[in-house]
Amino acid sequence: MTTRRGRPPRDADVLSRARILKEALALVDEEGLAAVSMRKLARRLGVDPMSLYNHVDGKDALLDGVAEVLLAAIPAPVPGGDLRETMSALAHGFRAAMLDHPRAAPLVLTRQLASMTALSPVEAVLGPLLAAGYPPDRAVHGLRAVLAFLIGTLMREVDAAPTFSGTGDEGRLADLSASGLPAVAAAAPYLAVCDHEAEFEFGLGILLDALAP
Amino acid sequence: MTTRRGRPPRDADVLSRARILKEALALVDEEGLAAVSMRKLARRLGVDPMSLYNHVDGKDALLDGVAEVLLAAIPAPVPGGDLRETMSALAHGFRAAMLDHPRAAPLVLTRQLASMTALSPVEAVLGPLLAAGYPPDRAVHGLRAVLAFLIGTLMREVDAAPTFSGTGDEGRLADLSASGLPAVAAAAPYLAVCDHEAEFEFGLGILLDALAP
DNA sequence: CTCCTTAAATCTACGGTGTAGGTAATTCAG
DNA sequence: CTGAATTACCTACACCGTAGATTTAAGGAG
Repeated sequence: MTTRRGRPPRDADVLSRARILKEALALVDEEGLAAVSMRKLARRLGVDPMSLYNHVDGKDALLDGVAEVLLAAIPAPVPGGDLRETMSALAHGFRAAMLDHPRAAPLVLTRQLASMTALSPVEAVLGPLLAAGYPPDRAVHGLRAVLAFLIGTLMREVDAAPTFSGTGDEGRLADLSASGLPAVAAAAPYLAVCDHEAEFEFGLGILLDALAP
Repeated sequence: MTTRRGRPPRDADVLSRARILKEALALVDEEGLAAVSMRKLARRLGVDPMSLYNHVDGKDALLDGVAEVLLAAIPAPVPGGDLRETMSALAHGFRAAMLDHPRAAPLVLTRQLASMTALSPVEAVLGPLLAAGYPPDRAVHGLRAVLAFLIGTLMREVDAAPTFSGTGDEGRLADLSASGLPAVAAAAPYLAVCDHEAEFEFGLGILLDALAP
């Protein structure tokens, strides 16, 4: 174990991992995930594309980094609260963080992250569950069930069509009636409109009722 | 409204939408989603890349098509069964279909599909729910809650690390103990191992208990 | 039959991508 | 000073999705 040798990073350096991740998130917010490229990101930073590789391991690792930035925005719940409140607060915090950056959210929802930032919310849920007397295996099951619901809900919420205009609906509805899907046709008005907020509360309520009554 | 004119597709044509989608699914199964390219797919079919565009609208539409192929593999439930059995059978059928093609499953789980193939399972769930007296809005809420759980669970299940070998675990565990995440450390054995089957049944059970007791 | 419309398959070419490999400048530990 | 380390830049390569034009062949309309 020797001391570090050679040139350390200096303050005058143009780039830093943090600056790159921040600009990448802005790029995703503005133009969407598909529009992200190392070259475009470098252009925005006024820098040669290859310079990014001094701070980031490649495009995939860059996007992992952006995902972690999003995760880090989830507020830690107050430590003393009761079980249900804690889980509910975390779920709402998670949702709010994703909805703040809907176009980047798939990065979090799609990848399984192993970093410490990802583990911190896990700790915040697991702690109260264990303290409430849950056996560890049940606690993990419950945590994963809620997380699965959150991920699934947010995936729909996040890349939903911007607005479901009424135009053309009648034609589609006529198609439905004629297509041998009577239940779909009957519920079509409710299928067409998505009250994300209400559906989030509905599903979360079911799960929390079962886990933390 | 005149009769169709000109050359119709002939049997001797090398390509067909179905053949393309089948080969694309095989390619995804073998090499993963990231490895799919129009050129490689064409090579496998012994055909010029641009020929694919006569049968498919572009790469994105191609992947939509593959997703529909996956969806179409979900068996329709028996029409007479009771509500809980119907929903459970559909959930299990959905899961089985995804696990048959784990590398392609994200295509279904990530995109929101508007095709008829996607609507058919919806009908199969919505019908019994409405018949059981659910008001349409509650029925849609319940359907979406279950679907969200399925999607979230399968996303984790499908791109989980192949096997969580014991090697190196001790080092990571030591890291955890020292990192101020006591609950994570305590539950680490259960976090490390994923009994997907059991967790699927656990979460699905909670939701079905609430919706179809 | 001939003509005309249409679809399948091919070819070329363009602008974009991620990143390997190499170079010059700078800063420090020894 | 010497040498390792780090940043930023540049060039170059292989690959990508697909627009556009061209050739070939199959019917139906006349």
